Amino acid sequence: MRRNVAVSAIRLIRGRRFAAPWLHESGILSPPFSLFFSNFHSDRPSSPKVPTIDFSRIHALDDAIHLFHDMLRMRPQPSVRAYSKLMSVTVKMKHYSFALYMFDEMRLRGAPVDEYTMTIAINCYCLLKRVDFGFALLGIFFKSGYEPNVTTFSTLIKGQFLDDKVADTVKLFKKLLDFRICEPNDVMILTVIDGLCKAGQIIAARDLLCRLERTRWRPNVKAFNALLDGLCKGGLVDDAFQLLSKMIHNGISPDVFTYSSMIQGLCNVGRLKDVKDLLNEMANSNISLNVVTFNILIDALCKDGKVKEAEEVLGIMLQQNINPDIFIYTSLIDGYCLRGEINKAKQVFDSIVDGGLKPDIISYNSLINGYCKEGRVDEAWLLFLEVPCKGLEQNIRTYTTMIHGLFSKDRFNDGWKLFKDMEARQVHPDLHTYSTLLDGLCRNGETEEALLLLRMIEGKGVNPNIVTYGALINGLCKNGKLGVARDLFNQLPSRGLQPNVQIYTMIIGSLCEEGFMEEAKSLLVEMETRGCAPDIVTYNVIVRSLLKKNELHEAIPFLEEMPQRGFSVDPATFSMLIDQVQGQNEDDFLLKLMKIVLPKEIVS
DNA sequence: TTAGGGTTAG
Repeated sequence: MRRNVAVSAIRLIRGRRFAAPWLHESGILSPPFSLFFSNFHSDRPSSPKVPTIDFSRIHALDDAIHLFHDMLRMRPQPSVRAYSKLMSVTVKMKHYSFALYMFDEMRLRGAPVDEYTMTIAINCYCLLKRVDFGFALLGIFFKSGYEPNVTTFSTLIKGQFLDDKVADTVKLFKKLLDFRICEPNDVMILTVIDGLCKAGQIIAARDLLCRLERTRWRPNVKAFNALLDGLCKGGLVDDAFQLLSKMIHNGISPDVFTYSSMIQGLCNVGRLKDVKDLLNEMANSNISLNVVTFNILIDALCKDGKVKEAEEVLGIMLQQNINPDIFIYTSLIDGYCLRGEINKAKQVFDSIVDGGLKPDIISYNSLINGYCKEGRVDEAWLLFLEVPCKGLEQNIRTYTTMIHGLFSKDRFNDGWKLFKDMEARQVHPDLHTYSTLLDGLCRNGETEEALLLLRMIEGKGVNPNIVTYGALINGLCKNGKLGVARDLFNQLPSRGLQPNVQIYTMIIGSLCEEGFMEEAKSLLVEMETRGCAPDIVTYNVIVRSLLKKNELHEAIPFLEEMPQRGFSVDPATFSMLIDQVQGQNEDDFLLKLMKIVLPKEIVS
């Protein structure tokens, strides 16, 4: 019964989603045996000898296909180990459905299979996100007289996590323990802890790890690292610190992975002082930084606009004979782009090849984004066109960045043409793409179309986020549709979203411009009570909106409040102020204004 | 011979 399930599962997969081009036998065109076999020509043909197969010569799917068909024709048959090895080499090349095809053929032709080949097959189903077929294969296990072992179950657990079946996985793990079906080992424990963390169940992972600590299956450093990484990624850095002391207290020495996760977590929340302490701790424990740790530091500095310091860290890394990888180059490119130093970014991009590496699609995307941000859209476009010439494929981010760049220069037709091209190439738009398109429509004054697009996005089951709504609210305000913008703004809580400071600022600015001062003031209070403090932009926008209407006196209370909040008047607001003040004849008023706007030392 | 942590982008 179970066998039938498994066989039909395989047929189903073969017949449907993974229709394979290798289903023909290798014929006269296949390479000679000697390509893969090192001692095929035996001295004594009368006593057939199983040749040694050189798996290191398999570099592509074609090699595996030819070798497999050669192996099937061999007499005597190669060992089950040889077949397992070929399957696992194929899996490493990520050709899961071919590995499954081999397994299927082996069984049909009576080639040997054992628990290893079956576990590899299960792994393939798991990696193809068909853990259900993996479970179905357990039937073949029992039918063949084999018992699934701890590796088989670990594989299935990983498969369930990949398939988002978190609750089922917890049940399975508990069952394995309760019924003593197998002893969990380090890999299984790590798989469960890591899977729970990646599924966002960090507290459950921590509870499990604590419970396991009191058993004979004590988690090792890797399991602790997985949990610690989960805590850091979830922003729970202080809990991670507690866990770190606990593991040290329990005699588990942290390693470079432990510290890398901690440093990443601290960088994410801007606790650079603690990063320094940890780096000292690493030095004291004789734990060297690796290329990833360096990248975390370099990336954090670049994101903070401190590219010079990032270059210094790079220098230390080079002194330690660690070569930069593509991640480090990309961090530096982003860092320079963020500062608007696009030519420096291009220099870093060009130096990737000098480092013996090739730019990947992410480094292209970063540079394309940099050129677009600087308004140098034509240069971005040339890079965009270069991508396929380098054997790479433009992905959703490449397209969205480029479309955004074109829209920002009001090249709406080109942007839409590119969007159509993207769809034709089966690159599927995501929320960022939709937000970009919405923003583009609004910039072009097509707010009706933007609202239609929003409905279409919602209809597709994609949940617009606050950025999407922000683009639309901004567009509506700028196109004089404050009423519609406010309706949308008021609907945000019912859609599970809280307006951010930018959205409040847009609405408040528009209310000021339209003369709804009381409403603007009450929204200003509201945002503060909701824990969304107005910022320097909010105040500048309010002042400018009032100045646009020549309401200088209305603006004064806001101008007076700005220094108290540590905000200054930005250049655009300042020049508007100067224009308005020229018409005033009241000396006292002017002095008052100067006291607000200019630094104290200049006024005195 | 099977299963195993961390880093990149609007």
